[in-house]
Amino acid sequence: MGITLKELAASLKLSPTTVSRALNGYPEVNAKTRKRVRDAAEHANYHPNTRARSLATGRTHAIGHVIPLSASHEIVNPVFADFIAGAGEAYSRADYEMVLSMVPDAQEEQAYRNMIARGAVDGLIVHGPKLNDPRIALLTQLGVPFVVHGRSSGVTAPYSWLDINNNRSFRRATEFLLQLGHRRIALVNGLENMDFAMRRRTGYLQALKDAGISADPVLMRQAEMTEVFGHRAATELMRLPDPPTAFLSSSMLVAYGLRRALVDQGVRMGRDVSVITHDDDLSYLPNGDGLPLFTATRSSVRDAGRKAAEMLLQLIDAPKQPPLTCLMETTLIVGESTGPAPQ
Amino acid sequence: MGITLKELAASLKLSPTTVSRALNGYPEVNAKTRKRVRDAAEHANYHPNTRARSLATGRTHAIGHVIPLSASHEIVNPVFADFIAGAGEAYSRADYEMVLSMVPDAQEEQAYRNMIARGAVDGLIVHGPKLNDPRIALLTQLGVPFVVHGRSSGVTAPYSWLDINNNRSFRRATEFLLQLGHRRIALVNGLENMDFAMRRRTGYLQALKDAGISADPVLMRQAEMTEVFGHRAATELMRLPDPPTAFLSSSMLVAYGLRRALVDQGVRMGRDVSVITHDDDLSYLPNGDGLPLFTATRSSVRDAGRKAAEMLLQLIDAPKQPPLTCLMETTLIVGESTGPAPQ
DNA sequence: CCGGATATCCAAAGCGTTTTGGAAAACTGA
DNA sequence: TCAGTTTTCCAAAACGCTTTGGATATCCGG
Repeated sequence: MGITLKELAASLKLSPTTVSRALNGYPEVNAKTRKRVRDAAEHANYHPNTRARSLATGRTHAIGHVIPLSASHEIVNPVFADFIAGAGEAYSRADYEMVLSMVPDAQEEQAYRNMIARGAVDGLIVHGPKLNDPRIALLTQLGVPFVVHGRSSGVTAPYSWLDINNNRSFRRATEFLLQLGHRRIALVNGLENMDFAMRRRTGYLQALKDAGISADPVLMRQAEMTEVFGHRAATELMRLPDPPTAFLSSSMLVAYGLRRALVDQGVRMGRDVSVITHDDDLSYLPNGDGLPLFTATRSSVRDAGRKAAEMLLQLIDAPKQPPLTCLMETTLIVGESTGPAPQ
Repeated sequence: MGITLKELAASLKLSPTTVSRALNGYPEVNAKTRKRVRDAAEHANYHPNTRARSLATGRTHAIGHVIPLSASHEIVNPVFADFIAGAGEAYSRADYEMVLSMVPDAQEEQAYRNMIARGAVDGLIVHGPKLNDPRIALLTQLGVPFVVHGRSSGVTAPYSWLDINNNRSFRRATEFLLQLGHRRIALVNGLENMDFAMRRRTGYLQALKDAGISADPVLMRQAEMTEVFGHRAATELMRLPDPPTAFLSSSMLVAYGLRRALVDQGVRMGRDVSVITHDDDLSYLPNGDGLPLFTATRSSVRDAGRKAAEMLLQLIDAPKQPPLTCLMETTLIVGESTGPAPQ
């Protein structure tokens, strides 16, 4: 396709060595020739062939993302688009490329093994960690730099991760509702084999316990986080003899569903029933226009992607350093969906 | 990382040539040795180094996706996750990998040029074509196989694309509403510099014209397709002295917003006001549980991704063939959001 | 048993880079 | 001026694979 180094060198009447060094900023080349080379390269739109370069250097300048497709329904987690967008920023700044592979849970391990055995990537981002996730052990054993988006309860050996404080986040949200006088608070959660969902649940339970309220299993639901699930959960819960006065939701989409169900039941949100949702601050799911629609625990997943990528690049540059970790706090944003518990 | 061909060959007391041929299915190798080689490769988890291979063959076995970030708000189009998931299926079946790059509109051309000059990919998928999109000319000129997801009105030279019949889709939806007696139909569209949005508008206008109804500019809105936009649009439109009795929406999220606004206004959807939305059949945005919530023009964007990928692979295998095109019809699904126009 | 076809293997070149280990030229200071 | 640096360049090897062009061994019919 493009012009090759050898050709460029020939056209300049220089050796490939010199041209390579000139372009890569090595000192042993005259400032004047360097400029000459750079100009010529620019003019010919020369870009070194990635494959050849990585073969020579042993570094691929590529990061792998393996996105799990939820086994049951093959649902793509909608947060991943924004996460990727954030990570992509960091990569393009550092001149890395991103290779993506979406695989059903079952083939995940093979996907990782392949990527690494084929020398396709310098590092990996692990998405959607579950409790006790086996991928972490696999990757540490294989000795590849990686960063987990989230954590995996049960894995004791240290590893690099970036996560939001799901526990504290949902504890605070629950406390907020308790302070408003709510006593029956429902938790409409993601699948609790996912680590984040488990932590949110724990935070919720802790807050209840601290307030001396015993948790009611009937008020806790978990499923794939869709609008339809939110609607179904709220519909069922509101039909209980002793329905909740407040809901805690794990995603904006679920919260949409809650709201619709509440409307269906003729209940007014923020007055009769309160809702707090987690808000990943997705670009295409803004929480309201000016004032936030929902009271929410917010944390930008796009920022998370950017940060995780930066951590990984750092890890790749200095392979022997201990694991990096980053715990981000969410901000509790008060919107129109919460109010004092009805008497 | 992994074991190399030379090492594998040495351990088998064979030449690299023979091992390579054995694994790649060339005929000039004894069936018995082939089996021996294959077993050994399996056992050692040997995978040929992608970079080296592509350097030797000149084929990268990688497809590039350049996802535009909407310049104004850096919004990631939510359909892209599912599209990618579909494409990913096709790629992994064919042993291709997917390299992704998300760039703001302004740097897009450079992103394409770089990918190609660096020999990073064998082909490209073009996302989010605009009217008269310059990328198409660029890529044809560069001579790289590519498939456009969507089309670009104004580009006359032939190129490969896969699209849904946006025009007919919205024409039918409009006709459906007209048959129900609606006369004031609002169009809540995506940004109309996007090709798909323009075609939908055209379809809508044609149906109105065929029915002898003059279009009212006030009833046509366009913006980034978010829930908030849907809400704002419907709120404003319903406050008109002569409000619409039906809405046509370009995405599920927008439709969510419409519904919320209608509820706010105390209007009942499917009874007082009808809504038809386009439904990309996103995995995380199912349109209702059993019965569809919204009457919708549905077309799975995941299928589109799979199909587009297959087309591209075909194009790569036989480079000199004429462009491929694929026009998919949407299905009009009747849900609970439409009904006869109120008298 | 022998010349020619066929089956089976291998050495070496090449893909486009980077990098090692000099060589030649230009510059030092005494 | 001249030995010793320093600057500036280059030839060649290497990365891990595929592929070309044989070489050797085995088989065949007559």
